[in-house]
Amino acid sequence: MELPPLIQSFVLHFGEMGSRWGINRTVGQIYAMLFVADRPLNADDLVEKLGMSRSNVSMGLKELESWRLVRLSHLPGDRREYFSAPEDVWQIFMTLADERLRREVEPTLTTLRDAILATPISAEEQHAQARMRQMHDLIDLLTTWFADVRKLSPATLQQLLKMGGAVVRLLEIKDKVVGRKA
Amino acid sequence: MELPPLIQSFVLHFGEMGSRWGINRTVGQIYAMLFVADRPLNADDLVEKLGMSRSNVSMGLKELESWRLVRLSHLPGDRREYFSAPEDVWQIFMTLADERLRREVEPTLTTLRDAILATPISAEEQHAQARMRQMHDLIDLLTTWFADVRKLSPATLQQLLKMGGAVVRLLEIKDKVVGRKA
DNA sequence: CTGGCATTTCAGAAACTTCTGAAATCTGGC
DNA sequence: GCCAGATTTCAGAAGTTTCTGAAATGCCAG
Repeated sequence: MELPPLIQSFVLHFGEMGSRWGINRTVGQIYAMLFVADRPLNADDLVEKLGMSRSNVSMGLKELESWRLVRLSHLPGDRREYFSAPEDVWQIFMTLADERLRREVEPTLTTLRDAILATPISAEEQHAQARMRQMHDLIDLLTTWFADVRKLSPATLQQLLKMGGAVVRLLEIKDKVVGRKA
Repeated sequence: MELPPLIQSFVLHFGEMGSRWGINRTVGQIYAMLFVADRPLNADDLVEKLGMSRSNVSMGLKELESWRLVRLSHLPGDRREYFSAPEDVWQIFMTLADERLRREVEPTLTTLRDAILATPISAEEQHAQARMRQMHDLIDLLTTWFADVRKLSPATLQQLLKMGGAVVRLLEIKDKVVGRKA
């Protein structure tokens, strides 16, 4: 790997982070490289820059495609495929969140719902079911919230996030105006 | 493993999910078991319920302790340690989020900040640095927001989440009243 | 201080994942 | 339809993680 030190440390860091998640080290490195690159890269560019085998790069790119995290493009007069990360970091974040929800959260919600619908035989099962309901309700609340704010424009969302906990004051004011108890 | 089917499928599901994250399968199973159990369990209970070796349970419990996800207790006249998951699912969620931030997000922010402070030599590095700044700002916004709403009581937070994107309407109203443009 | 139970550590075995080079397949231009 | 270059697949090697039983350690009660 012959990269500018600044890029190298970023790439290596994402390799490590990737392997801490389910994603493997080389996939992390490939994405980090595409993310900082100032132009789309082809598979051979990645082989050269990251010093891994051609086939490894191929598999890594397929994995990233399955996450919908890369854009494909072509250069005129060049048959090779060129890969890049989306320009907009918000878009990357949202895609990542969507995929993780789909792969990790939704199956869990399904398992929980199935369990909640079953008829408990023992007191032990009854308690387990109550616990699963608590977990279900929490996850459901969080995902519903996310699906909802996900529709907002990045600008609006950003404004909202910047406010942080201060939105609560607005709620209090509203409740006062409407005449409910805070 | 001799568990009621309802509990068994939950435990197995969390085993699989665990291994999809960095957490390993047995750690996931142990936590799922503790979560649904109607009383604190000791290591031997877990060995029996989950059918894994004593030493494996011991390591799994240590791992969970390092995540601050288990409570320890004792029974009168029994020297063994008993483990349980906190009652409150919000608390579990917050602990999980805190630990993941500490282990995964903070090191990344540090790497990004260091890279942003360096002096870029080439145009390539300059572009990479700009990209890293975008990523940094996004992560920073999200974590700052989280740290802020994290302080709210679960009840307030719940109210806020239930509103979802509707809080934006409040913002618009406020902006109108204050006399700014929406 | 000691005996006995509880827990942790550890080294190696088993299982799993990642990585590679070589072969197979695909694809567009002639 | 064939060639050349591009990409994917694959089987096995290398590397990593997980899991275990056995031994070591810790710790309380008497």
